Amino acid sequence: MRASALFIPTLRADPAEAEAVSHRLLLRGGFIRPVSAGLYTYLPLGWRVHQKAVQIVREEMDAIGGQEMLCPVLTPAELWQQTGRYEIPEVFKLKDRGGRAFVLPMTHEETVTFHAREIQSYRELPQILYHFQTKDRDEPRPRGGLLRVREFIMKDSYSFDRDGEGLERSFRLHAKAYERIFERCGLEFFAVQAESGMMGGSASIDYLAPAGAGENTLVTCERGDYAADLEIARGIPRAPAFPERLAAPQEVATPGISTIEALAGLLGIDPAATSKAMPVVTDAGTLVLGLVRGDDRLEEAKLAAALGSGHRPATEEEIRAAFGADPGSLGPVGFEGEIVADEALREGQFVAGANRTGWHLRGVEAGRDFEARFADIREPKEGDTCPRCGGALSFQIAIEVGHIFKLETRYSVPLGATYLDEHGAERPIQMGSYGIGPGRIMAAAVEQRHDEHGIAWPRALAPYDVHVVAIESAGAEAAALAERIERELERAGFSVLLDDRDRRPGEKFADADLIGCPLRVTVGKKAVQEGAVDLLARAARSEEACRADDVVTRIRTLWETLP
RNA sequence: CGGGGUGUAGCGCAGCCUGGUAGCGCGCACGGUUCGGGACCGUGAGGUCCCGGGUUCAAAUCCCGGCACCCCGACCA
Repeated sequence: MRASALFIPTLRADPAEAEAVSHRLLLRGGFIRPVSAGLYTYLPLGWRVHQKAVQIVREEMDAIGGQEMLCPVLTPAELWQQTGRYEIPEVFKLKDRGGRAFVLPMTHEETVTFHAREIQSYRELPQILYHFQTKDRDEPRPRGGLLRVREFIMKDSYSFDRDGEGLERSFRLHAKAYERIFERCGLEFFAVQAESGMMGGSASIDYLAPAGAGENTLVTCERGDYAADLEIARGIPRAPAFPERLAAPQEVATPGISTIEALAGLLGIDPAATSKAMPVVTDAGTLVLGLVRGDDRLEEAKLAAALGSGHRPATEEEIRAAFGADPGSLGPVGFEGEIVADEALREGQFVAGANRTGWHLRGVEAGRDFEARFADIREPKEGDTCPRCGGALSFQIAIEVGHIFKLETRYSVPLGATYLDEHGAERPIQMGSYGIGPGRIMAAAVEQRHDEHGIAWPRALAPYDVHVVAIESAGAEAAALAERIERELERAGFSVLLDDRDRRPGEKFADADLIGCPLRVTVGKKAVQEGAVDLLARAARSEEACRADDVVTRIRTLWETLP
C-alpha cells in the first residue's frame, strides 16, 4: 500500500491525556483515536493489527473444534433478569420506543445459553461456540487507552458438556489454545490461578502479560515454579522476632496509640509480633473480626473467599456496640463473634488490642486465649518467600489479556438449558466461558515491545510486514525501484507499506520507527548508484546493506529470525 | 463515589495572579531554496478562549453553577 494514499495521522508530540506507553504510542502512531472516555476508534492501521490478533484467535479456536457464530449486541433484558445480572451497575440499559427493556451486554452468557436450550440430548454434546462481538460496560473509570474501555470487541467462547469431566476437557482444550494464541502473538505471559472463591470453587485461569502499565499485580517466584495474581497469591512472611513468652496475656496501657508503627515503637517490639483487627460486616449482616499480623495488609478478595460472602468494613457505631472500644484498640480476646485469623498468627505470641480504649494485651496466643478459624487472608508482600519452594517472590504489573472460567450450571439452571442423559433423566448442561480481548493483546504487545522511537511489533501483529522507505531526493529511478521491491515482496507473500510521500527522510524514518513494522527497506541514492538498499530490523535496530535484486531472498531469511 | 489536575487554532502550550484589540512553537496552504534521521526563507488561512449565569464602562482573566477529559483511590461479570 502507498502511504501517500492512506489515513495514518501520526503525531509528533505526545498527546497530553496519554500516560501509559501503549496509549501514547498507539495514539501517536495513528492506530487509534478517542471518541469519548473509554471509547476508541480503530483507525486503518490499528484495525489491521486488531484483525491480525483476531485471526490468530480464530485459527486456534477452530483448531479445538470451536464453531464461529455471531450473537446480536442488543439483548432483551428478560434474559438478564433471569440470571440476576440485570442489577449489575456496569450493565448498560436502554429501552426501545415501545418501552421494552434491553441491555448492551458485558458478555454473552445469557444469549448463548438461550440458544443452548435447543440442545435436547446427551448425543448433541459437547459443543464449543464462539464469536467476536462488541461488549459494552459502563465502567466507573476507563483508563490507559485500550487497557480499560467502555466498549470493545471480545472473543468469547462457551463450552457445553454433559458433566464435570467433559467440562474439564473443554476447559483444558481452551487453556492449551490460549497458550498457543499468546505465544503466536509474541507475548510474554503467565497463566495463573485466578480468584474463584465466591463462585463455589470453580476453576478459573487468568492470562497475565507483564507490562509497564496494567491493572493486575503478578506475583512470581524467582525459580519460576510459582505465578499468581496478587489477589490470590500466597506468600510466606518472614518470621517475627518474638519477645519473651508470657504465661497469660498482660494488659499494657497504650494511650492515644492507633497505628502499628506507634504501637511497636512504644513497646519496643517487632511490628511483625503485633496483630491488627479488621471488623467487617458480611452480606448476611453478621459482624466478623478479620485478624492479620500487624505488618500485613488484609486481602479483601481472600477474606471474601474465606467467608463465602461479600463484606464491608464495620462502621464506628457497630464497632463500639460489639467491642465497647475504639477501632484502634480491638482484639480477639473476649470477642464473642466469629474470628477469621490469618495463618501467620497460628504460632507465637502477639500484641493485640484489649477491647478497651487505650489498652493492648501482650502475649496473646491463638488457641489458648481465643478461638479462630485460620485462613490465608493476608496480602503478600515483596520479600515474602514462595509457598512451594521457598524462593524469593517478586511483583510486577501486568495486563489481563485472557480469562477462562468454569461456569458449571450458573447459567444453564436459571435459563433452563438442560439435556436428557442416556437414562432419560433431565440434567443441566455444564458450561464454561472463555474470553480474550484482542485490543488488550495489542496494548500488551506495545507495552512489552517498544523503545524510545516507537513500537516494535512482533511479526504476528504488525500492521505491515515490511515498510519500504523511498528517499525522495534519490529521484525517479529510486522511486521506481522502491515500487518494484514493493511488488516483489507482495508477490512473495509479504504485506508492504510503501512510504512514497513527498517528505524529508528524517520524517519518514521517524514515522517508520513509530509505526513499528518488523522490517524496513530504505531505497536511496545507493540504490541508484550501486544497486544496494538498506535493510533494518526494527526491534534489534540492526541494519545491513543488501543488493536490490536479493531483497526478497534476504527478507525471507531474516523474517524467520524475528520475534 | 472520594481526592487532585486540566479545558485557549488540528497538536503541544503561554496569557489568568494584577480585567483593557488573543499569542508562541509545531502542523496546514501557496511560492522558492533544500533532501539518508522530524531543514530554511517568504506569504497566508485557521479561534464559541468548554457551557450557562453574575460583577464591571469592559471578562480568556474575577465570582457562582454546570459539563467534559486526564491522573490517584474505591469498584471491576
